[in-house]
Amino acid sequence: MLIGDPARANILTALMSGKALTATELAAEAGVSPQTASSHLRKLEDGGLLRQRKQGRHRYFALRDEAVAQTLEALMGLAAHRGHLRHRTGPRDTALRDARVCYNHLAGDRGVQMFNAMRAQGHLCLEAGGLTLSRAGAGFVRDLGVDLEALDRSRAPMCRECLDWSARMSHLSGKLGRALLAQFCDAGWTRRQEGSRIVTFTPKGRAAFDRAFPA
Amino acid sequence: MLIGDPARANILTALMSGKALTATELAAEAGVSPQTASSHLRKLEDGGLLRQRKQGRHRYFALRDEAVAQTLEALMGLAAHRGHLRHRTGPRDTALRDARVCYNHLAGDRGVQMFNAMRAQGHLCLEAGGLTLSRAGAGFVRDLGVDLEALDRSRAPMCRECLDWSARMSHLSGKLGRALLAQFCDAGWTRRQEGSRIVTFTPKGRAAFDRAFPA
DNA sequence: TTCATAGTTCGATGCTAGTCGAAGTATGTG
DNA sequence: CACATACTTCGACTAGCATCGAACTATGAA
Repeated sequence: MLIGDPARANILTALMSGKALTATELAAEAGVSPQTASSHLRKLEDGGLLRQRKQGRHRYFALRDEAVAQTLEALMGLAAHRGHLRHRTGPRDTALRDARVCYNHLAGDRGVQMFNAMRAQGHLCLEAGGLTLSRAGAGFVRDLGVDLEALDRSRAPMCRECLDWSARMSHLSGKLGRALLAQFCDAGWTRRQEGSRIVTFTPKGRAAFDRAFPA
Repeated sequence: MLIGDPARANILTALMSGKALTATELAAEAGVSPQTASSHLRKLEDGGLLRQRKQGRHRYFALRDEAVAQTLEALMGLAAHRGHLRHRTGPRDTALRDARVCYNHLAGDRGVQMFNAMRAQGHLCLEAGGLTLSRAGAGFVRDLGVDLEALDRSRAPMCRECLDWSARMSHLSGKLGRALLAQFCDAGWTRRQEGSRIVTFTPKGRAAFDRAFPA
């Protein structure tokens, strides 16, 4: 079966953290060459254990669902040898990991925080194949100062899910993600560091952000 | 890993009935020669999946414990869900889905029905990381004829959640799950089919079961 | 004792499948 | 544009392992 091979076992173990990892990272993790890992990853995906997400030139792999994770957990329990510690992924620079610009929207831990809060509060809804702004969500972003009518004029997608490469969770992109970051800057919540992608929060901005998007 | 090989998978599947089988029987079940089976059985025992009991010139093999059975059940669930398991259609399959023995407790739709009813009636409580029998539940199972004091004497866990591969929901295992199935048989509610995992209900048993565990 | 059955170990064989080098595609960067 | 990076496919090599025949041990029956 699929789980038997040591390389695949390593890959699955690495993914037990719940994070999505790239093919190259998984190859290093499993101790095999990229092309070998590629072959394993395809088999695991065909076997229904993984799901894959393409983003730019990266391919992020994650366990397909909770049932797979649970079953693997049980298997790990049986196998006496426990998985070794995962090395930390993402940039060493903690500031970059905290908040940065991704194209032109907010990414990093703060981006993920915003995304999760908006989902939890019902402002963003994940419907069949697409992320949409709810009626309540429209009022919410208007209150934050976003000119929603201006956004409606362009045809570009309003909300998009973007996989965060440091947090390995989703954050918000699309027109709305872009407009929100612009609004944060206009309102003095955040400041861009020159010549870098780092976004720093002012003390007031940080407090206001946490109020609007409770973790 | 050990479970991967088809011959070994057949052996383990055969042992899911909870019965102990001899090496020769398992060879026939797996469709391999006795010497091949012997080699597999040794590996499975070394791997901690089986336990062996010598009796006369026979060697009886069984799954080592309930944890192994549960994990295998979960694995079969994944495989079945992804369609990688031989799909047997016909009455045998539906009977197996309805009620079967999982190691030594009741699984299938009826197992799930029992589990849900006991949760709904407050007989089973899901507390921090563990399933427990409530005070009311203790009275309930005593009324059904279970000798709870005898069960208390052993150290094995009383209640365990076991993921059902056909229903994809939980059913009850552990000492209590085992004792309940035994009680159903003693009371004439159910009957085991020889050489299979199917559990059939007598008409009276079915009615009594539905009264005790309303869907 | 002899015969039969249950199960094992040993050794040879053959095939599966994991592995990586080389080359190809796709995407981002300067 | 050229160049770098991420990842894939193709093909050949090879290690590992499942398989079974033959021979061995152990228990039981006559």
